[in-house]
Order: sequence, then structure tokens, then C-alpha cells
Amino acid sequence: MDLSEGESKHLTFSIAAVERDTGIGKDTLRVWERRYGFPQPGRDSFGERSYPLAQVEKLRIIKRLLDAGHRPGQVVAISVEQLQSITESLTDGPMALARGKDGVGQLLDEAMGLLRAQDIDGLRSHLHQTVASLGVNRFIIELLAPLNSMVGDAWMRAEIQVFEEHMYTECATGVLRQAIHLLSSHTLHRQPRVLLTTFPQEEHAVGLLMAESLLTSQGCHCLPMGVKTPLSDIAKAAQVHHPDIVALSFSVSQNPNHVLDGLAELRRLLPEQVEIWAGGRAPVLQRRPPAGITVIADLAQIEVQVQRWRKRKP
Amino acid sequence: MDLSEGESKHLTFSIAAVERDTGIGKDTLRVWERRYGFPQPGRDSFGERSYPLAQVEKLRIIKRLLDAGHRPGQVVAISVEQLQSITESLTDGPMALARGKDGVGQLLDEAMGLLRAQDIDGLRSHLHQTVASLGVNRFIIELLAPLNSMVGDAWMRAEIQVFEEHMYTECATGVLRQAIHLLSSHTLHRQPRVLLTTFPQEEHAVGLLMAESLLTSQGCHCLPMGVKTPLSDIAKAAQVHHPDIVALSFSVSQNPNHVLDGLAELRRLLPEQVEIWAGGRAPVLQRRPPAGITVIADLAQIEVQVQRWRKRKP
DNA sequence: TTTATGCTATTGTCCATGACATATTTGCTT
DNA sequence: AAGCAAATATGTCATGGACAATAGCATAAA
Repeated sequence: MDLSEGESKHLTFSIAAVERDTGIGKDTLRVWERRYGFPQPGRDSFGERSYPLAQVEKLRIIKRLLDAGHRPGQVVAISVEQLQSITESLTDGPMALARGKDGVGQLLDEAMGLLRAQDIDGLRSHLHQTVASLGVNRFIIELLAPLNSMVGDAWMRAEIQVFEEHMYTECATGVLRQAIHLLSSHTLHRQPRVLLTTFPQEEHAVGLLMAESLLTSQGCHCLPMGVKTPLSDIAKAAQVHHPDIVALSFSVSQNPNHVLDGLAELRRLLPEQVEIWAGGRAPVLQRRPPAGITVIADLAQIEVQVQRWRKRKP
Repeated sequence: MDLSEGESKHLTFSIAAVERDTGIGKDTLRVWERRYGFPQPGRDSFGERSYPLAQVEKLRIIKRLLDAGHRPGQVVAISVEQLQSITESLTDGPMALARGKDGVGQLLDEAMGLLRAQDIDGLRSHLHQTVASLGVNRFIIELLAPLNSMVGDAWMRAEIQVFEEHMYTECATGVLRQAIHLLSSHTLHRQPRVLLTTFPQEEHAVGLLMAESLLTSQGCHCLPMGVKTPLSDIAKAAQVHHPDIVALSFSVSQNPNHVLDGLAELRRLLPEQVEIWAGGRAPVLQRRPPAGITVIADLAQIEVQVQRWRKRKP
């Protein structure tokens, strides 16, 4: 039922397999076919859709462009060549910005080189070494955060494979966890108490871990809750653990309205004296900072905000 | 669209939310309603199904029984009381099994106590301490795995809050990461090379980390890729990193067909000499072990299988 | 020029019903 | 008891229609 077992050259996929591989729902696949004429799967002997490999690959490119903010009507119907050219025209901001004068730029280049060479073990030890020599703060702010942006951009432009991105994320996660562990064994945990999580749509955990590392190194007491916590559960957790601050991380591709609505709702659910800090690369935060929310424009701001909080609460 | 935000007393769920929470597909939910008369969701103002909380909970119980081998026709239509009585006649294996004579049962009870008391920091240090005193292997097999099952069961029965489960997961993750870090700095990495990940539907990372810990402590070279990797990317990663083994973790609530189809497809995509190991609590693995796949019925089997592999490859 | 407001097209998800391949059980025969 | 065939149970796919939510656009107001 899953997929017909043709020659390896004519691999075809069932609609369920395509959903699994592309993340595009069955209903959506059918309605695209109806509306845009793509994909146009063949039919197997049971009359069921059977998608050739080429179409699945094209669908994955399309999915990426949708995640980057394009709309289906603009990208579903067009040719692979046109898709490629759109893909190439996506942002290449932070690289140029982060490279440069200071010695850290070189470490960054080395890391990127190891990544491109697929040398994950090498990358891991390079990162561990860099944490040790720079200290957690500089490591995160000057190396890991820019590296993260570079990987994110490369991902948008399809310059790296999905599995490379997974391996990078895993690697960064491991290094950050280790840093947090070291910090929290050697640091006194005091105020403020910070509850860390993300909204239900947000899957990316690395931003959260970077924040946790920096907060811990400032001597904050972190209550990490992982990603994708429903709003009402953030509120329930706050009732039980009474944090001083609830910190949320947002990645680029979040729906702006969801972000703003979610923050407004959370503000209503939490007691007034609990601050809400919102950080990450979601552009809405800078453009329309919501009332009652502290926006962390940049990881270096964490230190500043912690100090502000400490001054205000005696 | 996710879930309607009614009064907390009359919480209702959209069909998509129910699919997400129960692991039962939309089509299946509709066809059960048609055939068995349950669930019988109300309709919201748009005419769309809106499932009351009680029905979702009943569906979770049903899902459990299906996983245990019962058939829909026998359990979907009956009352909650009857379901309860069937449920009670099931072995509640891990708890009874793990409790008891040896001292570890007591540590397990302590951990569960801390969890119930919402003392996450206490739980974390208790776990760290237990790793140190028992060693990673015993810690995982005798303490963490049973604890994980207990939390999973409590979750299925809706006995714990979402945020408690999040905090527990975060805590376990941290401890395992730390264990892996220690092991991999002190262990020689040799064969086999094991690529670790999960299928795209599977979000749970703790099982994977337990496997990674055990494999690393056996001296295997692990290539962790995090969760939710599309099949074709698993294959691409294998082409680049040529692992000897691809290891996958499955949690309870995976759709059996997706698991089997995915494994069959992956088997086709990978070279024959690459073994596929499938572990985790998905019942379908035990009931219908697929051809060409090594099923890891239990974490303790990992050691056995590694030794088997080493005997066969000289 | 910028900011609000209302209109329109776009887009994902839902619905109902029917079909059927596969898996499981039942019943019959040896 | 054991083997086999028929019947039943079950999940997934198909079609085509509907519509709420979203995004884009143009016009009016500040």
C-alpha cells in the first residue's frame, strides 16, 4: 500500500510517503494538484496516486520556499529552474557581518569549514575547545550565534542537506548542554528565577539553550521546559514554580500574528509582576514590540536585562 | 485552529488536535464515528467536529488497548467502565517489574516522589547522583527506562500535566547528555559506527539518547542526528558517513502502518550490509517484526546485539 | 509620506460518502 | 487437530465541495 516497488530509477511514492517526506499534508497535496496542476502524480494499478522521485524533490524545494515566506500561488506551478533562481536570491546577511577583524572570525571560518567538510566529530571538538578558551559568553555571542545564522541561511538556500543541518544542531546542542552543566555546577543559583520555553509552533531548541547558558552564567536560576509548550501550561508551570521571568525564544519563520497574539494572551495569563522576555530572530519582535513584553533584540542584551532586573528588585 | 479556547471546563478539540494528541488519524476518527458510533463529537459553529475532553481521554485509553493487541470492534464502542476493567487486567509491567528486591527500586520510588512533588532541581541532582553511583548502564536500564515508562503511562492516563512532562523530559535529557559527554571523552571510539535518529513523525528524543549512551558505553562510534529525519535524508547521511548500523527509536503512540512502511522503505534505500536496528516501545515491533530489521526489544539487548555484530564482522 | 480600513483573492483544512486492499476471524472439510 | 476458504473487520485513499483564516491590495484618513 505504501509505495510500488519499481526499478530504482523509477521510484515512486504513495501520498502518505510524500506527506512524511515533505511535511505537506495529504489534503494539501491533493488540492495543489487540483488548483495548480502540480504535483501531477501517476496512478498505480489501484488508481492511487504515485509520485515520481523528481516531483517529491521539487516539492521539498517548494516547501523550503514556503517556509521562507513565499506563497504557494507563486511557487507551486513554476519550473525547477525558476525555483532554483528564487532560492539563490535569498538573504545572505549575517555572514559578511560576522566575518572580520577580530580573531574570532577565524574560528568561525574554521567551524564552517569543518561543517562543509562533513567532519562532525572535528566540529564538535573544535566547539568544545572554543568554549574552553573563549568562555561561554564570548563563545555563544561571537561564535555560535553567527554560526547558527550562517547555517540557517545555508539551509534556506538549499546549500546544505537536511541531514547536515540535523547533525549540526545535534552537535551544537551537545556542546551547549555540556556548557550549561559545567556552569550550573560551579555557579550559585540565585535570582531571578527564569522559566524558559517556546510556543507550540516553535521547534528550534538551540536558541533556548543559548539563552539558558547565558542566563546561567549570570547566576540566574533557570527552569528549562524544552520547546513547544502550550500557553496554558506555561501559565500552570508559572503558578507552581513562580518564576520572576518567563523567557521565550522565536526563530525566523514564525507567523507574526501568532507571535503577537500568543504574547498578548500569555501576558493576560501571567501575574503582572512576572516579566515576559521575548528573544530570537523573529522580525516582528523588533518591528512591533508588544506592550508589557521585554524584547531581547540580541543575545548580548541578556546580561544587560538581568542587571536591570536586579537593580529594580532589591 | 489548533484547539478552540472555550472555558476550561468545556475544553474541546479539533480533529487535527485529536489526531496529534492520540496518534489516531483523521480518517480513522471519522470512520470510527461512522461505524461504531464513537467518538461522537459535537459540532462548532462552523459545522466542524469538536471533541470534548472526556472523549479524547477515552480515545487515549482505547489507543492503549489497541497497542496492547485489542481490536477496534471490541473496544471502540464500549463504555469507559468496561475499558477500565480491561485496562486493569493488563500487565502494568515496568513498575511491578522494576520495583522490588534490589535497591534500585527504592531509587526509582525516590525519583517518582520528587517528580510528584514538582521538585525538578531535586530530581536532577538525584539522577546525576544515581548515574555516578550505579554507572551509566545500570542507571539507564534499571532506573531511567522504567521511570520513563511510568511517566509515559501517567501521561497516557492524563495523570500529569503537560508542563510536568516537559520538565521531566528536559531533566532526563540534561542528565543523559552529560553522561554521553563523559563517556565519549573517556572511551575509545571504534566500530560499529551507528547512525541514530527517528522517523519524521517521532518527536521523542529521550529513547534515542538512552540508546546513544548505551552504545557509547559499549565503545561504538555514534553519529547522532536528532529526531524527525526524513527517510531520504537518512539514506543520504548513510551515503556520506557509511555507518554499519542505522538505529531508530519509536515511542508507543506511533501509527503501526507508518512504522512498518517506513522501515520497509528505509530497508530498500540503504545498502544491504547496513543493519537497521529498531527499538522503543512501539508494540508493533514486537508483534510483527519486519523482515531485514533487527528489533531491539529492550535496552539491555543493545549490548547483546553489539557483541553479535562484533563477532560477525572481524 | 505614513497609518488605518475595508475589500478580494488565496490557501489550508474540513466534510461526506464511497471504494477497496489487506489483515483477521470464522466456519467448513479433511 | 489442522488446513483452507469464505466472510468480516479495518485503515487508507479518492472525489468534489465548502469555507474560515490569511495575506495582499487599494483607498481613505492623519
